[in-house]
Amino acid sequence: MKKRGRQGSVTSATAQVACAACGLKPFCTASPPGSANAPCAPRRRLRAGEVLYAQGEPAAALYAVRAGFFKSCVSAASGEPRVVAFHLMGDVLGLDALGGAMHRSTAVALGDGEVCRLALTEAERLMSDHAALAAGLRARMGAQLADAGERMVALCAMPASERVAAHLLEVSRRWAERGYSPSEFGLCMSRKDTGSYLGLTLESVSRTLSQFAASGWIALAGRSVKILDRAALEAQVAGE
Amino acid sequence: MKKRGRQGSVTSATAQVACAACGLKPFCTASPPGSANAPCAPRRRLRAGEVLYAQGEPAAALYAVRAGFFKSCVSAASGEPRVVAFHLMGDVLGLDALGGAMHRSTAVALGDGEVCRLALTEAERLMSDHAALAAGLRARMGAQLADAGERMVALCAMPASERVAAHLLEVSRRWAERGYSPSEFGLCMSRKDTGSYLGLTLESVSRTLSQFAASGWIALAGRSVKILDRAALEAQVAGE
DNA sequence: CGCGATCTTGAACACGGTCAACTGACGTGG
DNA sequence: CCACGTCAGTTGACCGTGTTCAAGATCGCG
Repeated sequence: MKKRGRQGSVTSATAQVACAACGLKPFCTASPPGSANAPCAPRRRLRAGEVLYAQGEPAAALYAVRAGFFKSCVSAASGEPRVVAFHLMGDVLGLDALGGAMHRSTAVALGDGEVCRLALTEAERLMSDHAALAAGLRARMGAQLADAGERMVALCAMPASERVAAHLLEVSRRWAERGYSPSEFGLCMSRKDTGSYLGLTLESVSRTLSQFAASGWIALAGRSVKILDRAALEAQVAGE
Repeated sequence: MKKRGRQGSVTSATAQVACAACGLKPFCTASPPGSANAPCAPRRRLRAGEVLYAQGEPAAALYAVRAGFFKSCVSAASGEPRVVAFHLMGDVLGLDALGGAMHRSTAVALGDGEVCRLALTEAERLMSDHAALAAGLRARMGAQLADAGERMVALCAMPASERVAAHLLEVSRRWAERGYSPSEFGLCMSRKDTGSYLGLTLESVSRTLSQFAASGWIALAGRSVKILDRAALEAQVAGE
């Protein structure tokens, strides 16, 4: 569970860019009011499969992904846990706990990864001092809220092929935002997780991906994907 | 489109309790720093079907529902608009626009209604003065974020009967929270809207409701529902 | 009274889930 | 070193659920 061969090229060597686009950067630089160049707060390394926080746990901090790939799950009463989001470096985890006292989802590392931790007490203190920080976090939450709404639409009432195509393009976009190739990247997640996220079974995901490959839209080798015909995927999302 | 007969009994005579449980109340009472009992900011009455704000419009305010019933829709590229949320009085609309400059959903009145308006500039000003207001709004957004995640799970991968049962119980709970009967209430929305919200066709919704009625779980007359066997519905949600 | 919107009900079909067999990669232990 | 178990992924056949298409029912309103 330590070597990941082909996929390694994508998830390694990522640490140095993380801070530039990090969601918690404003907090980080404002943190010690005197020394502006102090590094980010305590970091934590996680092995593949390790949980960062679990649903129901008291919430004590926000986390920014420095390296690696994470998923957020919620387990409904009586039922398999479902994946509700994936997180790449720069993303902020734990926002859904801001209101209540507990985490309402479980965050798990999909590969070896590292996060920066910002204690909630510290976050609250900083925000009451610097209104701009509070506004920034609100903006991030608002965007996440809007995204969630749009994802509901996208995922709940689209045929399997459109969901998978949409997911491929979303992952592509998010890698591109971070400076990686938009056409050749690693999915970093199992077919099972993908299915859970998209509301499909792993068989349907596998079948659909194979079919895309057979049509020449993509080339796939395990979890690494190469987009050959982006226009076809976009047409698929729009419903042919 | 002005009279709604049977349903009127539920949606009328609601104004007087709205302020007590209103999501914007803290802003409202903090608004004029001197006169604490000043009423809520400008109000706006809407007729059934009227849009409060539309997707893509520049966002200028938050709104609290004073009376009536609203829906939030997002229209995906090339596709019917989909309902992503329903709002009863006390709920806050427009939070998804806090980050960006535009509304990312469309809010429509399902019956005649009234909202209180809080300009974003005013909201920002109040929050930078009163950190507690900012924290309160963050809490509300965090909760909404967590709810969205859980709803994704609930709605995307449950059979039709479970979705409809869950929806009935949710509407019941929300009426009850506001002091109305949890067992006899109005749905206030068309079958089409319900289906859009649940990711089903209106036929499936209608069929499922009829089946619940035939089983004796509920009695239904158009859009008004009487819950006869709550335990059966709850069992349905849990998957029998 | 008849028109339109909303809702109900029925029948046939297709999509995706379930079950099952098979493959290949990886790690362990005989 | 190879046999073995495990785990992720692929592929096939069957079947149930919900969609689609279509007809009819009900209600409000001109």
